[in-house]
Formats: sequence, C-alpha cells, structure tokens
Amino acid sequence: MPLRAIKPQHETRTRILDVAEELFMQHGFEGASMRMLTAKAGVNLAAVNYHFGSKHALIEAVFRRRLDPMNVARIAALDRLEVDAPGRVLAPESIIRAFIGPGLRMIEDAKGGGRNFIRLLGRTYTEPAKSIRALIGHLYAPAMERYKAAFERALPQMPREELVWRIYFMFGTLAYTLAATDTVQLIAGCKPEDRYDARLLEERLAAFLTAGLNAPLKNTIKQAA
Amino acid sequence: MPLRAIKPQHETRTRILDVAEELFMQHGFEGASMRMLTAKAGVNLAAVNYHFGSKHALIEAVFRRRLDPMNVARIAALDRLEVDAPGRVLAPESIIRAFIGPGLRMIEDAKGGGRNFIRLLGRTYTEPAKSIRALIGHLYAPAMERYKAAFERALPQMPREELVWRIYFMFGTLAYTLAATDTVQLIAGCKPEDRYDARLLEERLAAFLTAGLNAPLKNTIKQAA
DNA sequence: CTATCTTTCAAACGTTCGTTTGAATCTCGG
DNA sequence: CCGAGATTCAAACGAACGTTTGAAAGATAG
Repeated sequence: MPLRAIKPQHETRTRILDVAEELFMQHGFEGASMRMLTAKAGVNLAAVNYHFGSKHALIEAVFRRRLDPMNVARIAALDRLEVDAPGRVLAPESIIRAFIGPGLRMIEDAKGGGRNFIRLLGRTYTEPAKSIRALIGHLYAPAMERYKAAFERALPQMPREELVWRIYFMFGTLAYTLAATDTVQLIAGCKPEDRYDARLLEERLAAFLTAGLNAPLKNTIKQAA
Repeated sequence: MPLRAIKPQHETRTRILDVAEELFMQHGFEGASMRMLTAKAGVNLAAVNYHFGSKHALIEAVFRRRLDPMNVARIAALDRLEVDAPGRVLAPESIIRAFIGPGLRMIEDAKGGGRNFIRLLGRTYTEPAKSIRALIGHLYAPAMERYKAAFERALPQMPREELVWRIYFMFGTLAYTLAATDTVQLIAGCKPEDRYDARLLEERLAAFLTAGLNAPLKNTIKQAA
C-alpha cells in the first residue's frame, strides 16, 4: 500500500486563492462573483466567508500572498547591488533591472498562477475602488521608498520633481506592459505568447526605461524645477 | 420680457452622458449603477434605457462622443506635420507630440468634463470586460495605423518588432499617466493639482518618451529581431 | 467510543442590479 | 385647439449579488 496522500493543511483556502487570482484577472473584482468562484474551485459557496470573512478580505489575501514576497525580493535585489558596490554610485539601469526583475520572473510562472497575478496586479493600479488602491499603495510603500531613495542617490544632478515624474512614468510603463492583454495586438500583429519571453521583455523594457530616465533635461523642465 | 431660454435639443441625453462620464471614472462601469447615475443627473431611472437602449450602449456613447473627435485631431496633427515637411523624414519627437497633444489638451478642460473622460479612458485600456476593450480597440484602430506607419517611416533603421514594442511602451506610459489617481502621490508627496499643468506634463512626457523610443539597440535585442 | 472542535453543506436572507411596463405629461405642426 | 408623437414618470419585474444560518459531516485528542 502506497503512502497515503496527505491532504494539504489548507487545501480549500489555497484552491480559493488560486481561482480568485484567475477570475479576478479575467473579470475584475466586481465581475467575478462568489458563485462563479466557488463553483470553479469546487468548494461550497459559504467557504469564502468561512475562511476569509468576506469578499474584500479575500481580495486582500490574494494580493498579500504574492505581493509581500515580490517586494521582499525587490528590496533584496537592491541590497545586493549596494553590498556588491559599497560606497559607489549605482548605475540607474541596474536599479531599474533590480525593480522589474522580480515581476517579470513571475510572468514565467504560468502553471503556478504567477502570470495571472502579475496581470491582475498591473490592472489594479487603475482600479476604481479606493479601498483596493489604498491596499496596493500600502503594500507597495516600503519597496517604493527604498527605490526612490536609490534613484535619488544614483541621479544627484536631476531635479527632485523631475525625477519623481520619471519614476512615475517608469512605473506606469511596467504596470501597463504587465496588465495589457489585447492592446499590443492592436498595434501590431503580435502573437500573445511572444510577450511571455520574460528575458527578452526584460531587455526591451530595461533599454526603454533607462533611456527615458536619463533623457536630457530641456530648458522648460529646468525652469519649472 | 427676455428671450426665452431655449431648451437644448437633447438636454436629458447630454446630462446623462456628462454624469456617466464622471461616475464611470469614479466607480467603474459596474460600480456605477443606473440609479446612482440617473439620480445625480436629475432624470428618471428609465431615461437611460429610453434614450440609449441599455447600459452598455450608454458606455459606448460616452466613448464615441469624445474619442472620435480626439482621434480626428490626432490624425489631423499628423497630416499637418507631413504637409509642412513634404518628402522629408519626420522627427520622432514631433510625431510623439502630435499624438499626446490632443489627449493632454483635454485634461485642461476640467469644467467641460474632458478631464473626467481622459482619466476614464486611461483606465479603460485595462478594463476586464472584453466587450469594452474591443470597443476601444475598434475606435482607436484608424489613428493607431496612421501613427504606426509614421513611426516606421521616421525610424527606418529600427527592427520592426522592436519598434512595435516601443510604441506599446509609449502607449502604456501615456495611458497610465492619464489614468492614475493616487499613485504619483505614493511616489512623492505630489499635490494632485500639479499634474494638471498640461503644458509642463507634455514637456515631461515628450522628453521621456522620445528618449525611450530612441534608446540604443543592444546586441541582445538585435539578435532577437 | 465519546466529546470537542473544525469544516462543509444546502437553503435561505435581504438588497441591489438592469430592464420593462403602461399610464401621464409635454411638444408642436396642422 | 386638437391630436399624434416624443418624453417622463412611478412602479414593478426577475435575476444575481454577498452574506448568514443551523444542521450534517469530518477530524482529533482523551
């Protein structure tokens, strides 16, 4: 007799989280109903409220499960850069790569649901519901502070206000690239699976963002700062 | 006796469109209910179905009212560039400015609701509902084709695939910048009204996007193309 | 086995949704 | 002034929503 299959400690919880990740990505938070979700997960309708308390708490749990480790990885990548080059000024490009790396690597995790989550995350920056934006902002804040400080140290000559905008632009490009679904096909006849070559996408993004961040400062901008 | 106030031909229609624009922006398409909407517009609940047919048809009307003229303006701006410099190769930066100009100018129209619409539009690129994304894609297609061709002519040395991606990144940056609400405040303590200086924002965006579009082609990218 | 705690289940709760209805009201050319 | 068409109105429709309930089933320690 083979070893008995051990039932995972919180199988129902995990199944709900996995399906929620997928359905929230496909239909949005309001568009994915509890009945849809529990049916697809093969659990009872009441299971979500039993295990998580409410739909909103489930949404929060979906984000926490992936976002916390991802931001830890981002901060760790930055720490590694600074340890390897103590005292020296970091190249903006390496900071950019440290930031976008963890997100892009999650795209390659198609089976584990990482790809679903990344697309969900990218879409959520423009989510209408304030409570959800507030949650994301809160979860992101620590990593954001670290990276903002790193960019300020790497680009001491750039006016602070201009730098904030360029960080903002970079953030937007990344979010949109991860979230978008059909728009790239609208522009070109690009096959959807192309965008999941994470290494190639990282090269393209890094080149674009680095150039944008280092764009020459025009007079109009200098005057405003 | 003064001239009688002439009742606009479709006052109810217009009032519904204006309020819909605002509430869809604030709460999303599913989050803004017909009761909310009609109450704020001061019209009867049945008025939307009478004048537009359904909620989805109202959404479509909201987009058509603004997007059609905006894309006409975009194509006209590109035409003007090509007429002014017949036969010559256009500078990528001027193409970029022609594209982002009409959108940014609408931001300044706070009273007329243009600002509401622009923020709504930026958010809609990542809208979960397929029917809405399809609508946007359809309304955008003509302008998109024109600009893609213009960029190809302006940058003949760039591999087509890389160019498509860079157009895509630019599109994302613009969409995100217009859509975003609080995220910039997450990065810096930036007051929200700052971002509505459209002229300054245009300079910042143009500098960032132009640099990104013209980023040097690395070996890895060249190999892939 | 029993007792206790956890988890699952079918059913129902009250609310809100988009839409429809048919009568009332307004508009305006003949 | 009248009557046909356009518009507004209060009321109701069935469906779907998130959540709650109390009993049934499962797991676990003594």
